[in-house]
Amino acid sequence: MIRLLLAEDQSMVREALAALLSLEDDLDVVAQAARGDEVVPAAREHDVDVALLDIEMPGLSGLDAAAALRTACPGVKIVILTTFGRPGYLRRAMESGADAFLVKDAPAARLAEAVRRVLRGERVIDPVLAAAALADGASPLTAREREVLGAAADGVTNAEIADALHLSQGTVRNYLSLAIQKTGARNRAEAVRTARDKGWL
Amino acid sequence: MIRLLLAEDQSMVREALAALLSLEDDLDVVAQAARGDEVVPAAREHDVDVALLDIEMPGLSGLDAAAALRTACPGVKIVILTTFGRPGYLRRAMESGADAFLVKDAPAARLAEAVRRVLRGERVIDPVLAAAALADGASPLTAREREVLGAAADGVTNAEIADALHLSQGTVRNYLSLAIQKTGARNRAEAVRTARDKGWL
DNA sequence: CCTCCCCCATGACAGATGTCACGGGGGAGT
DNA sequence: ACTCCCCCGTGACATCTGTCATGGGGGAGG
Repeated sequence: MIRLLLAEDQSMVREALAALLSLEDDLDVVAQAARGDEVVPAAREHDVDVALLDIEMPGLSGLDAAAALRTACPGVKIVILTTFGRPGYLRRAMESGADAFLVKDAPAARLAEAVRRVLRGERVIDPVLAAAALADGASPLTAREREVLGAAADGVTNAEIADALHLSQGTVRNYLSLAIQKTGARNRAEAVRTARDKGWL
Repeated sequence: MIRLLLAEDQSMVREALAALLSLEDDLDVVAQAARGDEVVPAAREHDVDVALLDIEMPGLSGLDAAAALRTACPGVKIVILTTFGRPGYLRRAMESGADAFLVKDAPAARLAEAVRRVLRGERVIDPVLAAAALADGASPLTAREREVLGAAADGVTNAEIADALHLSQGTVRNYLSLAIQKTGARNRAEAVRTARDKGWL
């Protein structure tokens, strides 16, 4: 019997996935978590074989939870389950030591299949996403550029960014200009969007 | 036996919810839809009693699908199921003729309970959300203002909005200026954000 | 040592954005 | 008929944003 940990913040979705997985004869959901920081304690307590982690969770993101779990419980296999198939998410998931990466758009049968495959030592990754992740390459943004771009979301003004990061407004504009060029965007808003999509933030 | 239609774009979530609902003895998921525009045809074909509709769907939003279903099949009860508990969503759901409004954060048991209650003629609404919806009041935006503001997301330029809506750039700026004032924002980006939060888009 | 890159800043400039005043046209309600 | 309100447009203006040139300081590596 395969022992599963299921981490997902929306309880309706979490319980629904638990119901789905329980239909499989060889799977058993022995622990659930609604927050990222509950993952490691729950895994320790219930001695799980595989952890299914959503990315968007309060407390700690699924990616950070994966990294923490990898060091705390090296034997536990990790399956990342996410709404957004962003190449950067995939890259960071692999860097965090995940064994599988699934998007919620995929048919439900893939889930149980992925659990069994990671236990056989395989890695499960959507080939289309893998190609996109490799094609995008690593982030071209420097640390400061990323910081400034990240602070530029949702109509925050230059003066506010400058104030928050203790920079002059001119410097903020320079960094934003560079970030816009590197992302191939025409605005700060577009730059934020594509940087997020590629996982550069 | 209660016959259900389940509309949700993420197939893993959709199938998981179907598995969850099938655990109930008196419920039967007889139809599924992955797009908003599949809802009415599916409801017609399978003679359903209750439709569970996600809001964020391609093709047609769950709210628009609810309105279409209300006129096409007046006897079908409608349950809106959504990730975001925005007051404006609730208001528009009620205006579209929904019988219940649930957020995915709620425990899974609420779902089956809501289905049975709407069939008894009851309405199912989170009281906290209802209060927030009433407190916010109706949208102060006119139709055009809403349209222009909606097109202004993610760094779209004035010229592009004007082109898409067949307006002059000056008119676009005027509408955006009004929308910014009415939302209490300082930018188009902030205006889009708060309008979305309040469900005015 | 020299070179490269990153960090931070300033100044100048073009273009985009936000605000205001003003006007014409049309529908709805009184 | 009169009054609102919405629609759409123009012109003018101040401010914000994005780009470019330029330069000083500092760490890493050949």
